[in-house]
Amino acid sequence: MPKNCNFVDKLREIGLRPTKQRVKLCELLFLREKTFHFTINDLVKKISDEMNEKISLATVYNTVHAFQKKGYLKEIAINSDKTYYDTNTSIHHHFYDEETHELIDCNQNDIDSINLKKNIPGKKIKSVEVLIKVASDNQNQN
Amino acid sequence: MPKNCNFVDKLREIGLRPTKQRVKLCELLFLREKTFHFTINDLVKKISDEMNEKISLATVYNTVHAFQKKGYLKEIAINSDKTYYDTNTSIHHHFYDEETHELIDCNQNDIDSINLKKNIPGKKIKSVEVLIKVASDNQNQN
DNA sequence: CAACAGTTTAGAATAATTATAATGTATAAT
DNA sequence: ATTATACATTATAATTATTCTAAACTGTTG
Ligand SMILES: [Mn+2]
Ligand SMILES: [Mn+2]
Ligand SMILES: [Zn+2]
Ligand SMILES: [Zn+2]
Repeated sequence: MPKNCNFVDKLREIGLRPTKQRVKLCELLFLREKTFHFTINDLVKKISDEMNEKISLATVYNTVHAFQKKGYLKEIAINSDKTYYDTNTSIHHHFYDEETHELIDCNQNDIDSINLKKNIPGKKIKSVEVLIKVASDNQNQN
Repeated sequence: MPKNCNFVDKLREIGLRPTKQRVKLCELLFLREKTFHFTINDLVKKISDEMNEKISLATVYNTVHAFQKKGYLKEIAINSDKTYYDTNTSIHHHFYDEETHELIDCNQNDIDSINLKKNIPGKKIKSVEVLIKVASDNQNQN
């Protein structure tokens, strides 16, 4: 979702009614310099803290799912406790800080291209993504 | 956990009492040629289907967690719906079949070594793992 | 054989997510 | 503009995976 765009028009364009909840969420999610990685809870918290809004939990779920379906959010699997979402919907890699539980993008060009020597017969590769877990030196790996 | 080992002795050795539930689970998990990737539910199902046993769900969770803590099982993050476990506890890569939801190991030597050009200041790299999503050609990527 | 700590278990509790169904709103049709 | 309709929001209930609890049970030690 382009940062410099009219969310009302953009939403209509992609077939979603521009409700005030959706526009608010667009502003929160897409009006950013950098990629935003978040959980539903992060989002609900930001809505009440940063903006002074109240959007019901169900709507936050609905909207995130709608944006994901339209290709403007991507689900990132880090662990099974919570679902992480990413405003960077391209195939890319991540650093995951085991201490702060923070995700940081690592783009294709931050890694030498990955060359697979193995493949699965009859199957096509849909994505190749790297997860780099990091922590302070004095940290036992999970 | 070595395939050719006395699980009773082995369990005692690592500080876990060799209960019949734990020994049964060892047989189910570690008496295998190949790496085993599973969810708790897979395991519960196999216990009642393949073996004719009944181990309570709480015990399955307890035991899997105990084995994980001792370093004989590893948690694999694929999606946030279910937790996957792996009898291959080394740092390694995976193919994930989006259709069958099956995990297949891809060892270090199936991939050219990964060279990171980016790093996080003050943080140490704990692991670098690749997830390769695959599907039949006629499949829309998730 | 005690005695004790560790273990299993059914069931309750929790937490994330999804479903439901009533109310509200954007938009299309009149 | 008014009305009709499909789409959205919402509170709340339901579901699902997982963890907790506390009582009964079992392996180990002396
Ligand atoms: Mn977990
Ligand atoms: Mn999911
Ligand atoms: Zn990202
Ligand atoms: Zn594996």
